[in-house]
Amino acid sequence: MTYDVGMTVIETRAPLNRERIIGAAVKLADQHGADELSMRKLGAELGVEAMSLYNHVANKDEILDGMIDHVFTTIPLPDPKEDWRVSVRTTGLAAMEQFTAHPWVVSLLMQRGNFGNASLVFMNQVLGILRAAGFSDEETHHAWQMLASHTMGYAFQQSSGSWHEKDWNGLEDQLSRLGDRFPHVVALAPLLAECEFGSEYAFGLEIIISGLEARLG
Amino acid sequence: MTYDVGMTVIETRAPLNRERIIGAAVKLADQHGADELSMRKLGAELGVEAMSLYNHVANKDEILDGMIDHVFTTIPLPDPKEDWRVSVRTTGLAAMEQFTAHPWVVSLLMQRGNFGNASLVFMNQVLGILRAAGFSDEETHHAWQMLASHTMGYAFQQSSGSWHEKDWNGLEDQLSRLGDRFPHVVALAPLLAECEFGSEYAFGLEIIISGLEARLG
DNA sequence: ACCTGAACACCGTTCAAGT
DNA sequence: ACCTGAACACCGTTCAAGT
Repeated sequence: MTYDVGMTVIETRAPLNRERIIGAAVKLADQHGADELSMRKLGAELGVEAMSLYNHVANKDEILDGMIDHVFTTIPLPDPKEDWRVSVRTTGLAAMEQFTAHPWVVSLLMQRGNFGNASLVFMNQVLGILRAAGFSDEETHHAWQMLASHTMGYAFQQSSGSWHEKDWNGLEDQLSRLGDRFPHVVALAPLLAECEFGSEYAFGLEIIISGLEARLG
Repeated sequence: MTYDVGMTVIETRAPLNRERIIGAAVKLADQHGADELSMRKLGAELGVEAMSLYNHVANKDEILDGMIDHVFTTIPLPDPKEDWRVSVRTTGLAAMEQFTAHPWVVSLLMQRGNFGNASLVFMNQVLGILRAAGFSDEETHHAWQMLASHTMGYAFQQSSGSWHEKDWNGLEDQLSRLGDRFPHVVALAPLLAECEFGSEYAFGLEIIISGLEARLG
């Protein structure tokens, strides 16, 4: 923050700490992608040399884990008093929303796993709701695995796809050149390019919820 | 190969080319993971300096794309004469098998996208089968998106999970310490740790196939 | 207690030089 | 035509030195 005191401007850097470092890392990743995140750039963002970060954080991996935890903290937990179908639907959509807002979190999860505190809190809550709904432990396991896969899968496709990116144009050229070899891909390319991943995800979520429901009871 | 000619051993290196480079890269990634793959190590594997690789390949990205293509080439294409449910099931399982055998391909797909020749051939074949089964273009799009998400999601979880890894022990300690905070996670941890991703995947695949079938006709 | 500069062992990639 | 060594601009991380 800066205070304007008379004619001089006194620059008062907030003291460096773990929280500020991870916040800045999230901001940088949101802006430029996780690949662009380096200790040197992160230091520069915080007005400090890269080496100073090591006073507050063991290494880069701790920062990455902190970023994952930060995102999971922002996903609202499902309400156990709701019907399980509502809880699962609401929570799935909320999770997808965060994965969309922070696309880098998907690849980070793959690199690092997701056993931070916030993701365990989240997982525990969802598992509790499924068990309370009457699913056996095996069924709960199946349901979790399937819901997680569907969610991660869509998030994955959303962040990996270049169907809806700039290089789509180059791809379109490529496809029309190879139209006779890939007629079905060419026919569906517009749908793939313009698709709303959010509603696509919701569509699949309903199929899964129905399928799980049928196996319950 | 080495020929033993009398008292001297003549070492005849096969000439370097794109195919040999990508083959060696796949081998290295299978053994040590994609993170360990560097131009210098790949060169060493081929008995050559890293810089030689650039005579046969534009850059590292071309190698990575080639590795993805290599894996997709090994997935058997579904037979259009089969019932679509059989085709989808068989192909999904075959794809999962390859993603399991080459876990690095999932993160590579996320980094690089998957619009190589082999993956377009694969995608085109699956889309054709869905359309021939009577799905509209919109429904085919939904179905593809959902099947791809489910498959990538399971592959993702399989390669990201440390539930079934060595560090599971450390996690178990952590969980039992925090057992009162995460009772549902602790209760299901054994199931998560010992689960067979293959059969988990198959379980979800059946739910999806049934769900799609219900929306057909 | 916190920050820094120099250094180390790695990257991908370029380029002039070798054969 | 293919391979090489030296070099460049980057990494994450260590460590002794500064305040």
